[in-house]
Amino acid sequence: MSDARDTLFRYLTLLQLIPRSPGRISTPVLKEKLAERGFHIDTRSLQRDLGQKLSTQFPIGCDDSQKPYRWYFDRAFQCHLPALDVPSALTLVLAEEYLKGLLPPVVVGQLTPHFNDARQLLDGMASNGLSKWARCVRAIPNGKALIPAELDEATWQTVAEALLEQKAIDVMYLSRNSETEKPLTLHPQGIVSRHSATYLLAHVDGFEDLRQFALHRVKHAAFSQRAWQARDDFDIDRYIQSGAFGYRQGPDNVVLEAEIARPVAWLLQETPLSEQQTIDALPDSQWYRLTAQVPDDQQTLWWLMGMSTNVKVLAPSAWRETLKANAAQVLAHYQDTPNTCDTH
Amino acid sequence: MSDARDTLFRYLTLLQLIPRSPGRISTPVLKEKLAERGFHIDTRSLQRDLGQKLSTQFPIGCDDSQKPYRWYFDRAFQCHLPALDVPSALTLVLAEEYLKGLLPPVVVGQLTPHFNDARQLLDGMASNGLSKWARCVRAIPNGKALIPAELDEATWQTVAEALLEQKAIDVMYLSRNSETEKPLTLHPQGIVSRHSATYLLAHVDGFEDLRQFALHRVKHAAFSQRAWQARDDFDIDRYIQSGAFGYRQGPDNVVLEAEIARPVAWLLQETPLSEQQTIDALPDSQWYRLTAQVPDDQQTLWWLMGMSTNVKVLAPSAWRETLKANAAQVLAHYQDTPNTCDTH
DNA sequence: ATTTAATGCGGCGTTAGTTGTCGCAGCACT
DNA sequence: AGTGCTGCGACAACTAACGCCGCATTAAAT
Repeated sequence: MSDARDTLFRYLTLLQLIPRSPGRISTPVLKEKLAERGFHIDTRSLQRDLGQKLSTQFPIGCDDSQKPYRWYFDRAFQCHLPALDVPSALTLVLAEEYLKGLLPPVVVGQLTPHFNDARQLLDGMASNGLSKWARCVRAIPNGKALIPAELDEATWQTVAEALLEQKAIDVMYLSRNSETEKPLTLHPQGIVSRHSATYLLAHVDGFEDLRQFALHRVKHAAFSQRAWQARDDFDIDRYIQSGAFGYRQGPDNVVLEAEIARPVAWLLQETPLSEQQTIDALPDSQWYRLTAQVPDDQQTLWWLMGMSTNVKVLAPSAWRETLKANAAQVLAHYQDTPNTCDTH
Repeated sequence: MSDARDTLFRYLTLLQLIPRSPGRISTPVLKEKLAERGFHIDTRSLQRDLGQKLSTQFPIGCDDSQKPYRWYFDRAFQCHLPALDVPSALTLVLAEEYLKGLLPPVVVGQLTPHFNDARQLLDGMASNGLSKWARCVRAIPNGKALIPAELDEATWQTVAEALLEQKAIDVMYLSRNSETEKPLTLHPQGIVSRHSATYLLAHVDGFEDLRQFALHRVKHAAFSQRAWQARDDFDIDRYIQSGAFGYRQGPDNVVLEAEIARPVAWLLQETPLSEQQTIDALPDSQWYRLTAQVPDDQQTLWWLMGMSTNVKVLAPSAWRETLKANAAQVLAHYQDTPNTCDTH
């Protein structure tokens, strides 16, 4: 890439260097970055490129309130280089529907231009007038969709950058217990997005232990002066499996054996519980016998609970007992008169 | 866009017209499409653009086995015009983790270049050598992740295009009951992606009733000669809510009243069940009183079941009864000796 | 207040690249 | 063999890009 002397390519590089609207970049910085990439051009040329060529053809703005002008892309603009094809666009639309229930609005918002691009493509396809695609595509999430916790756009940007560029941050944090915001200096080690809430794993400056910080309770994040402190021993998977998010998990898989009703059998035949899974019809009934290797985790147990009467767990016995005890306790809750305990 | 005579812009348009690798486009077609967009150039120029300019700077291939050469983009290439920023890249990584458990691999595969682009950006950031971002970002899905049903890439492409461009398709369909593949002509009306499986809503040629077709049981989809038949009365939301996917739903919201344990209270304070929700502490206990307007659907009921002993539903009474009956039935399943019915 | 350095911008001549045209060659089809 | 399509090399005319210069404006420094 030393002397890639091609105007087209230089323009492309230039366009890639201009950030989307909250961001800005000044002309001298652009010149420098271009030089880094092998484009040694006169400042005047760069000015002409920006002011006359690019800004007429692209939604590029210029902040000329201060003298080294600052350039930025329109917030909504997105351009994919091999243009999106129809199946990809449809996938993006589906993805958006799913993600809206899973990630905080601000985080999904980061991808809005992409989704808009997809929608635009689909809109433009409607040869016969009104576009109907929006009325024929739906994503149904798996579980109950809780409303994702709101978080601040600036916070997300700062935290994301801090984590990946290994910087410490100063935040105002509203802890769960107290009502007051406390200033903290954090050393980010990881981010966990657990269905509808997003957590930062970090340790507080001066302390050793790792803690979770709900991002929506973080106010005013900013890069800190303090140097970022690593934790070499940190393993995010181990951390999660240790039960930090209520998902404790045994180290090994277990063999689940159960009798399942026909609708469940059909479901699992199409979308199996695991790679190792067998389903056999039981004689003289609408029931099936399921054997599957599954992880020993909370998720699976919850799924079994949700299946309620459609699944009878035989093994592992621990789960069987848990389900039984749960059912007994739930029943007890709802039982007004303790004596009306019905069995089969 | 009539006489947008700018080389740069023409190149850009050209690049957008070249499809990703499974697709191809021939030189004369390109010339025509360029003309449509206001670029009236000589064939020779186009040939030069492709063969000398673009293909040296971009991963563009040329299939010269037949005479009108056919051009295509490298499968893996992706270029976002305002380049991805760090927060967006992180969002993409999170999105990928979620979507892998929700959409069939082939569908997610449509977006692979995007995700790769994001990963590449993050990889390139690691100033201090090895990139660690992969070890510090996780998405924990809400429910149990079943293994998404596999489906054929060509099938997805055909079905997606047929749906959106309103074409009928000929398929070989392996129905759930029979073991044999049957040829069908379908008129696609919608696509529903329900957690791990994806369904096409269509009516069979010659019939009036709408049916669901699991995409992973569709083999050999191809555009049909037959003209596509619309169904004006089709409303996908109404269709889903009518219970077609096991998610029957009452037309109105209901008011859920329940007593919830403290962890649930915390969870719901951060990621509410609905916009209208109040949580009040109950005196003399670790319990809280929840009131929320929620949809009257299966999802919510399942969620309540999963909460098991941590939630005691007070209203609506129908749910209360359902939960109670369920618990009783589950308990009955697990009860070896009917007499050991324990209550509080 | 004056100086100084940095930035933007118009203009100009040189240079380099782009474009259409022509002719030729290979290929498929008739 | 003929015809039409496509790709490619070459050439000349044209156009655009580039660096340089000078000047105006602005902000910081003296």
